[in-house]
Amino acid sequence: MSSTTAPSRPAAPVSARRAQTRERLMAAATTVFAERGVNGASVEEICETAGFTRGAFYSNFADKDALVLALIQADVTAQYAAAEAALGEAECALGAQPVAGAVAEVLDRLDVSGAHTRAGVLAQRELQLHAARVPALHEPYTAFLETSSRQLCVLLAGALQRVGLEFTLPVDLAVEVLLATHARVQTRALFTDRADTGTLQEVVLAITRPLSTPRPAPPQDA
Amino acid sequence: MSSTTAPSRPAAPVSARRAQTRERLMAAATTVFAERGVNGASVEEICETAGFTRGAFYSNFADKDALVLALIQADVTAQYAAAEAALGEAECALGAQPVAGAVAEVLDRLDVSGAHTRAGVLAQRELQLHAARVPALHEPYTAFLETSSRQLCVLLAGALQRVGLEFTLPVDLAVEVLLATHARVQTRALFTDRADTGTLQEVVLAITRPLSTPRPAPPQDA
DNA sequence: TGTACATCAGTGAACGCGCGTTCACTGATGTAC
DNA sequence: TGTACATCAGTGAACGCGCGTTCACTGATGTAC
Repeated sequence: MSSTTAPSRPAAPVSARRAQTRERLMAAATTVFAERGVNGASVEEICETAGFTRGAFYSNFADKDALVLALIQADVTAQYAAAEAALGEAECALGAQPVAGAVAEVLDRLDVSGAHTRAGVLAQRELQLHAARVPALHEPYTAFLETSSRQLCVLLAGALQRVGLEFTLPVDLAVEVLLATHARVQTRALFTDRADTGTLQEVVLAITRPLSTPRPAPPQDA
Repeated sequence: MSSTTAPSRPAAPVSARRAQTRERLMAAATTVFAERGVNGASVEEICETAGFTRGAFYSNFADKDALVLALIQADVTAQYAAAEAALGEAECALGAQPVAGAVAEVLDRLDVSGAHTRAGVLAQRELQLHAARVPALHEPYTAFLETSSRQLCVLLAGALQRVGLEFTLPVDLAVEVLLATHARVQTRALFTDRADTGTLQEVVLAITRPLSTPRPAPPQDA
């Protein structure tokens, strides 16, 4: 584990079997990272967990760094996808349930890849901290954070309005607060393991009010 | 690095020189942990940074785990002390400056031990994640989190009132939101390194309003 | 104040385990005729 | 469909480096007379 950057290969075509092995190794790595941390996890234990030998690992990844990089990229990609999905499904959710619960659900759906489980959260925090230590990963990570914030802005602002509500704060600030609170609730869950479903919903209720202007004026142009 | 728990010794009296060595080793460890992570940091590098040989390390700590434990405990202790101090000084701060800035300053003072620096934040996150992985550390850590939240509740509620303001949310929820936002701002700073001084203050302004009841009725009893 | 000795704090060489990484190999999968 | 061969995917033994930890030691600090 020494290299810091990894130039993207000329894209060799991968067999289905190979892709599956890669995936099993990555899933196993996520589990072991959660338990032992990125640096505390040995290639041996990752392979054992995945049901392979170490040779298989080095047949699929250049080295341990490459695995970590792949995991971070996969994580970011998955979260993008989840944001999209949440954006699609949230419409229904915001109709059927009380608003606070629906918003909480949307936020939960935003962090996928098993971030609902304790191990998932731990693994994600490990990867995030690792990304913070590798300068080359800073830019993609911030880009990801900003994009998902903005997507959530659009989603929530629109959806709330359709239900006849609005934030008592500027939308982007409200989203900032919601994401922050969500993260804090997750962090506390790492230590107490009794789930806190209330706080986030309380915050949603507290920074939300019925629409003051019943229907905003349509845009002038178009 | 193997043991999980460390029974407290019968308290041998330590010389000043010894205490200083211990402190230098711990300070060095914080630096190296920030750079390489808890598991990625070698005893060798910690000692080198502190200007000692490895023998000195094992003369002061049973093993690497003991060092980590000591750092976590020191961190928690320091933060308690900082909360106290913030509580004392904040009174003045809340008089002299615009409120939002003062609150932000109080929050910043809450996380000491160099959490203002990038390395400090990184080290603290590393330690927190490590604590999350060691069950024996869960209870002290939650206790610490809860105590500091409560202290901040008392502090902010009182201080705001004295300035003629109140939160638009229940106090404990407001504190939750502020601490969460503060953490999020710190996290983003790990990736962008251009400081964000505005967000936290905006949130303070957004969830604060002039006192509606000019002077609350004194408690019925006593 | 000066000397003799005891204790303490840190040195640095040594040890051996476990880890990341390599590589010659074998069995499985795919292809050509 | 059956056979011969080529490529691919994963095996598992081997290597050597670096790490955590130990320990016999030395110089510094403190104490008694």
